[in-house]
Amino acid sequence: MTHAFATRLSAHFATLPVQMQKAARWVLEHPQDAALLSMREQARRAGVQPATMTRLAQALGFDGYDAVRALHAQSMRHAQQGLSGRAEERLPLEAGSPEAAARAMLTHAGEQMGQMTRPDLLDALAQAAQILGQARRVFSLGRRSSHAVAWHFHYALSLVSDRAQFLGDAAGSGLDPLLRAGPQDALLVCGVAPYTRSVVEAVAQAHAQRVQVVALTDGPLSPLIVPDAVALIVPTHSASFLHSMTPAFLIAEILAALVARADDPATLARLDGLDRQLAALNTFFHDPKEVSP
Amino acid sequence: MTHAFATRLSAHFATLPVQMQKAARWVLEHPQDAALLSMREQARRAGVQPATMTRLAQALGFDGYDAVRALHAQSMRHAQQGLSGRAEERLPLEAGSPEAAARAMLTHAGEQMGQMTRPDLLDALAQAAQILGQARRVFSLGRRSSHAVAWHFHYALSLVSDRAQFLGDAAGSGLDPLLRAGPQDALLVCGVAPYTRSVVEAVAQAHAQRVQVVALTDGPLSPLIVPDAVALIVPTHSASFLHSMTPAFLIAEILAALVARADDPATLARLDGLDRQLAALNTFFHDPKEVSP
DNA sequence: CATATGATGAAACATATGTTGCATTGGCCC
DNA sequence: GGGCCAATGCAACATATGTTTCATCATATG
Repeated sequence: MTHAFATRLSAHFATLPVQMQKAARWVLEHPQDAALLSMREQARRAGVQPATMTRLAQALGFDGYDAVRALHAQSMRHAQQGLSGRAEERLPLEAGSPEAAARAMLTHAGEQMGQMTRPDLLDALAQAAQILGQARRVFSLGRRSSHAVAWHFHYALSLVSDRAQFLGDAAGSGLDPLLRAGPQDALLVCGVAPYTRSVVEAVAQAHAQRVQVVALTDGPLSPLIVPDAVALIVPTHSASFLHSMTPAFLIAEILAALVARADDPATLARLDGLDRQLAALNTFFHDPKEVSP
Repeated sequence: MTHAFATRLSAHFATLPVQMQKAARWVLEHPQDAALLSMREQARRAGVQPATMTRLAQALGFDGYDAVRALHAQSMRHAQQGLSGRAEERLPLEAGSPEAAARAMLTHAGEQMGQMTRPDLLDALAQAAQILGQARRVFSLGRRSSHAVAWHFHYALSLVSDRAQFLGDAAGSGLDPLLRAGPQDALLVCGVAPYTRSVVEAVAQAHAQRVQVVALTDGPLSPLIVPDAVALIVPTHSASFLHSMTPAFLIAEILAALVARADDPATLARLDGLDRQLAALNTFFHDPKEVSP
């Protein structure tokens, strides 16, 4: 979607008059219509005068609105034939170029996503969601490359529940809350090889205290999978130098959503509305006044 | 193409006059042009009189040629969102079982990955990698749902370079390093709607100090995209209550890999070997002794 | 408060569009 | 070959389109 139009727009948007912003916003949200409909029809749907569309195009440095439409048309063409498969010819990339590498990693990630609809993973997810949903407190733990995953899960859960508690490493005492945990509590731990020792030990400790463990990890033989733990096993193989944590991240996100869903539908709906309202308000304004604190 | 056009055409084609057949054949072979171009332009390209196009449409039972074009336009819309396009409309929001919900979210994520092979994103990635690779210092910044993304990028980069510096919020002074930054430095900032005010302000500040900015965000109008910034725009639509950060996470991971690759191949190779050795050693042992500190 | 600057809406404009009427052509049957 | 009819090309038409102009309005500046 981000062709020259969006680029030029983002450079000028803040300084644009209100009506043009309105028009621009509509165009951004309806790239297909921008390609297929007449300018006047677009103006009608955007709730704007026809002249405004022309002025917008000119303000962005285009000859006229036809140029804008042509741009969207071209983009639509590319998008369609890009998806249908024979897109290789129009990207003559050198092997080893950054673009080629990026493309390879993206493709690889896409394939990994596809592999993750395994039934056992879905089962494990549902099981984990139930455990975490019923727990009195939900601890999250992850270090190094797994830190972001665990933290994100914690953050998502904390939006809808005050049962979430993150086990950081602040002043070396981050794991202390675990000492007071018991069978009513649950621990989501994320870790991949090479496993961080403190994490492995913490999980063992948790297990010893009969804390329910959900392990988001990279293989069935991971040391994080203690007896009775629910294991969420994700691929980590990557084309780059470090393991890909994206699959784990996705699973964490999904798990948080599942837990939240079961947690309190009312809270959830409210948060949903609020969030999207804020988003709608803020997305298209550069004015710092319009952002959330 | 399965529209009504082809159907009606095949029924009448044999009995059609030569000129109309010529026109019809062209339309069949250029469905995209049939949707995007004006009738007269299509007639021109097909080597046919404008009137012939109208007559063809009428001969097939359409009101006029606009109907034919509308048909192709609709088909093009569907094709684009059907293959792997904007999946927003058909999100199975509240699927019944957790398994179904999980599956829906996984599928959705997979489609999003597919969307991200857009040429402009690849370009932006390469551009961003170059900027970050040449910078004296690389700051990373992200709050709330974007925190994990920014942090993960920082962590990955810190594995291969000591130029990485994370702008946390420790004691309210996390942003201070930015005050001493300049044109030689670069900032990777991640943020999605609703944008956190302090982040927006920090980016503005960075830009004022001519720090090179790479913005990983959710739309071309994001306030994080300051002039001269490289914009990495990722989808954030999600089937769950909170925006999906997985695409952003993946891009961050890829970007880190690209930067690292350009940074120092030797260091990279060494780290790679070490990492995999450790992994091989540890993956299959539960013994805590075998894990890294 | 007066003024100037720019945004906005309405209308006018030239042009391109989709369509239709009409003349010409070309082929076919008697 | 003559007469007929569909097919084709051309031109005119009404309309819609993209653009520009101008008057009005809001707002900021002095």
